[in-house]
Amino acid sequence: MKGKTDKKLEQKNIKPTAMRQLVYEILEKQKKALSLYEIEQQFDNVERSTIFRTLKTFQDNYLIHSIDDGTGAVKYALCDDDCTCKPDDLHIHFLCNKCGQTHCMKDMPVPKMDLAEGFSFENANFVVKGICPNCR
Amino acid sequence: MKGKTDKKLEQKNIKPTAMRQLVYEILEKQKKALSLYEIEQQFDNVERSTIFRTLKTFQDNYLIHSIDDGTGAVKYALCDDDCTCKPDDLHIHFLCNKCGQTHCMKDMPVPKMDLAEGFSFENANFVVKGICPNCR
DNA sequence: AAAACTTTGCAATACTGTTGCACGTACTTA
DNA sequence: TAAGTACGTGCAACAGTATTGCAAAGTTTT
Repeated sequence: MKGKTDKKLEQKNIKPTAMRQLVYEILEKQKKALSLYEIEQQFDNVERSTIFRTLKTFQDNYLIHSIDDGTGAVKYALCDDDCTCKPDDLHIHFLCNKCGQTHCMKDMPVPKMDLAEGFSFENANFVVKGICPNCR
Repeated sequence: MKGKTDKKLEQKNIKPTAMRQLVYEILEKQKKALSLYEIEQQFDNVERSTIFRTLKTFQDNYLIHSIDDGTGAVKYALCDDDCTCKPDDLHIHFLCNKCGQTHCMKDMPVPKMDLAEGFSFENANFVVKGICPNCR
C-alpha cells in the first residue's frame, strides 16, 4: 500500500523517489517556510544541488511555492492541494524580524490593487515583517 | 552658492562628497529604481564597494529606500523629502516582467493588514509584477 | 601643521543559487 | 529478458551579488 506522501507527489505528477519523499516530509512537518540551506541541514550527506533540483521539480509542478522574504535566501513551503500558483492563490507571508522564521498566512490573500493605467497584474509578493507570537 | 544636490544631502545629514553627489544625481535622474550594478555602469572607473557604501549611507539616513523585487539584485530609489521609512511611508513597487524595470508607486501605500493574534507589524515589502505601459 | 576622523579604492571573501558532466537506476520496448 | 532510453543523483566547478579588512587619500579640527 502506498504512503500518503507518494499520493501527494503523484497527485502533482511527480515521480516519488526516496529523495523527494524525504524533502516533502521535511516541508510537511514544518509549519514554516524553509530555505534550501535549512533543508540541507536536516540531512547528513545530501547534495545541495540534488535538493535544489528536487525543489525546482516541486515548484514546476505546483507542489510548493517559493518566497523571497528579503533575507537573502529563498524559502519554500507547501502549496494547498488545489493550488496552481495563479494570482488568486497568492497569500501574504510573515517574516519575524527576531527569529527569522517565515510563515504562510494562507487565510490572508494578497489584496488586488488598482494599478495605474497601462500596468497589468500578473503576480505579486507581499511580505509583512514584524514580531511573531513566539518572540514577544 | 550651493547646489540643489548638496542641500538635499545636508537635509539628511549626509556630507556631500563628489561621489555622493554623483550617485544622488543618477538616482534623481531616473524615474525607476536602480540596482548597484546599474549605478556602477553609469561610471567609468568607480569601485563597486564605494557605491555600495554610499548607498548604505543614503539608506541609513533615509535618503533612499531599497527594494527587493525578487530579481536577485536589490534596487534603490529616492525617498520623498519627509520620508523616514516608517510603516506609513511604505508604498507598493511594480516590477515589469518584460523589461525588468522597477517603479515606485508612491501614490499607492501598502495596505494595512489585520494580522493574526500575536503578530506585530513593523515593516512590509509589497511588489506587484506584470507588464508596464512601455512594454505592451 | 599635526592629529583625528572620514571616505575611497583595492583585494579578498562569503553566501546563495545554478550548471555540466558522469554515473547509476528505473522504465520501455522489442 | 536484454538492449536501449530516459530520469535522478552526486560531484565539482562556477556565477552573481553582497560584504568586509586594510591601507591610502582626503577632510576637518585643534
